[in-house]
Parts: sequence; structure tokens; C-alpha cells
Amino acid sequence: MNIGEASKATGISVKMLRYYEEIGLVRPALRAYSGYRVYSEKNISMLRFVRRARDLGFQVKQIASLLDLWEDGSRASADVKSLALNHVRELEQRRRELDEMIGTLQHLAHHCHGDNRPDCPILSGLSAEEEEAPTKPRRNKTSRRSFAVAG
Amino acid sequence: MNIGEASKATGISVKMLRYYEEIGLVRPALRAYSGYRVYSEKNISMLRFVRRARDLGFQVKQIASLLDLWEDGSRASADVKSLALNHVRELEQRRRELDEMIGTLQHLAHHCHGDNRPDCPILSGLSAEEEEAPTKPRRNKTSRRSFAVAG
DNA sequence: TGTTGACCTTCCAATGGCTGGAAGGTTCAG
DNA sequence: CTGAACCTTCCAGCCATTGGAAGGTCAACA
Repeated sequence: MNIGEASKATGISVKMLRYYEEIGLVRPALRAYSGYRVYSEKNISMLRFVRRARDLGFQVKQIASLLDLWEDGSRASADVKSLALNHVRELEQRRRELDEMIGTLQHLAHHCHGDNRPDCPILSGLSAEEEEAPTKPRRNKTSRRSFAVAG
Repeated sequence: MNIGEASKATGISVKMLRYYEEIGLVRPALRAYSGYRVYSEKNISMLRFVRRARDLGFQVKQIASLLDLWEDGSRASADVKSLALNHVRELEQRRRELDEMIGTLQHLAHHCHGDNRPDCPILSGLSAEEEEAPTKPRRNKTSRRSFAVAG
């Protein structure tokens, strides 16, 4: 199977197949005399595994770990589970952040007339000093403020 | 106010302040004789606006549009609202995708013993051919498959 | 047999939104 | 005057991916 067929079989683009090889996520494919990459059925199932993991939002490094476990017949399922659950926690964190954004925006939009007048609570909301309790701390090193106005 | 103070006042890193200027998201700051950037209170409130928009997940291009509207006294609030609601829809789409990932992973993890034996439904799940109805179509150009096994 | 045209190869560049670091200038307190 | 804490520019890298150029290979068909 050449790279185009492998792409169709796995749902990974040709570009990505080469990229995954380049970064060492998967072992280099064998080559035909022509220099073309040749994929075995085993390669294909590995790659499908990779794609499914990507679809679940795993990063390349995590997929590398998963692949190691996948290939390791003496793995402990606990290791896989912990990796998976850690990832779930990350996804849930991202979901919480999304939820907060959606909530805030919907709240702002709800109060916006949405007509041809310029008054807009969305824009005022975005201009607001700093509303409510800041849920996540600003990623600022220090929070002391010295508001000297430069001449 | 120099760039460090502006950073503290807005919650945008010094690097980002320079970057936003470079990509044209905000107008170049005035300069002192020394070459240092000098920020006015008006700059600061613009930048705060920018940060709040980023915190709500808007991309730089969208923030540029929002800034245009913000500065345009004759804007129609409908334009702002539509921009915001479009963004909400994107966020909701991302949340749906997250939900699906989380659901699938939790389902898999739930069936994994998580002990020191190697059997692991998570890994088998990731190896699975193609489970259920594919919710989103693969981003593959064609879906015909030709599984010729290369010699 | 030659010619398409669809493949394949490598390499280099760009995307977005940042962060880091080097090399050097400025400011300010001691 | 010295030193540190700023500031400046520029260049490079991160992640996962896409795009394109320049060129080699393969299969079908005239």
C-alpha cells in the first residue's frame, strides 16, 4: 500500500503521514525500490490508532505514550487508564473555560438590542474595568501597579 | 506609561503588546525620546478591551472587527451582536466536539479495570475499525477505499 | 514507444498566537 | 560610576498542519 492508499485507509492526510514519520511518532515506513513508502496492514492499524487518538484530542506526545502502551504486551491497564483520565480532566478544563466564555457572551448578547442604534452592552462589557471576581488569576508576573503617566 | 506598566495595567504580556502592534491589531504606540513606547490611558482601555475579547476566545481578526465597531460611534449594535453570536456558535461547536471526546473517553475508561493486567478496553477502543455512525465525515477527499496490499 | 496525468519524493514556507533569548540601549538608585 | 531593571530589535521555536515548488515514478492508453 502506498502513501495515498494509506491516507484513505486511515483518514490521515498524506502530509501528516510524512510528518508523523518525520517527528518520530511512527517508525519510518519501508520503501519500495522507487523510494515510495510502503505500508503494511499492521502499519495501517497503528495509524488508525493514531488517528482515533487524535480525534479524541490527544496531543502527539500523549499519542506516543499510548502507542508505547499499545505495543507493550506487558503493560498495566492502570497506566492506560490514568493517561486517559488525565486527558479527560484536561478536556473538562477546556470545556469549563468554553462554558464560561459562552455564558458571558450570551449574557452580553442577550442585553444587546441588536438594532441600528450604536448603544451596545457587548462593547461596554468588553470595555468594563474588571467585572466580578476574577476566576483565573491573570497570567501577570506581579500585580502591583504604578500608574505613572509618562510625559 | 511604559510597556511594562501597560502590561501590568492590561494583563497583556510585554511580548504580546509588541506583537499586537506588529501585526497591526493596535496602532503603534507613541515613542519617548529614548525610543520607549509610551501608553496613554486611552491606549490602556483599548488594550483592556482587546484582552477581554481574547479571554472570550475571539481570534485576532475578530478582535480587529470588534475594535473597529468599538471606535465607530455610528455603528449598529446589530453588527456587534451578530459578530458575538457567530462567535458563540463557534464556541458551542467546539464544546460539542469536546463533549463527544469526553464522552467517548469516559465510556472507554469506565470499562477499563485499571489494574496491572494488560487487557484494556481503551486501547482496543482506539484500535477499533470504525465504531458506530461517523458523526462528522472524515476530512478525507474521497472515501472510496482500495485496500490493495502492496507486494 | 511515447506521452499523459496521477501518483510519489524532498524541501522550504506559512499559519496563529505566542514565548524565549541574544545583543544592545536607557533609566534610575545608591 | 556601577549595576539592575528596564527598554529596544531581531531571530528562532512551539504545535499540528497545510501549501507549493521542483522533480522522480508508474500505469494506462494511443
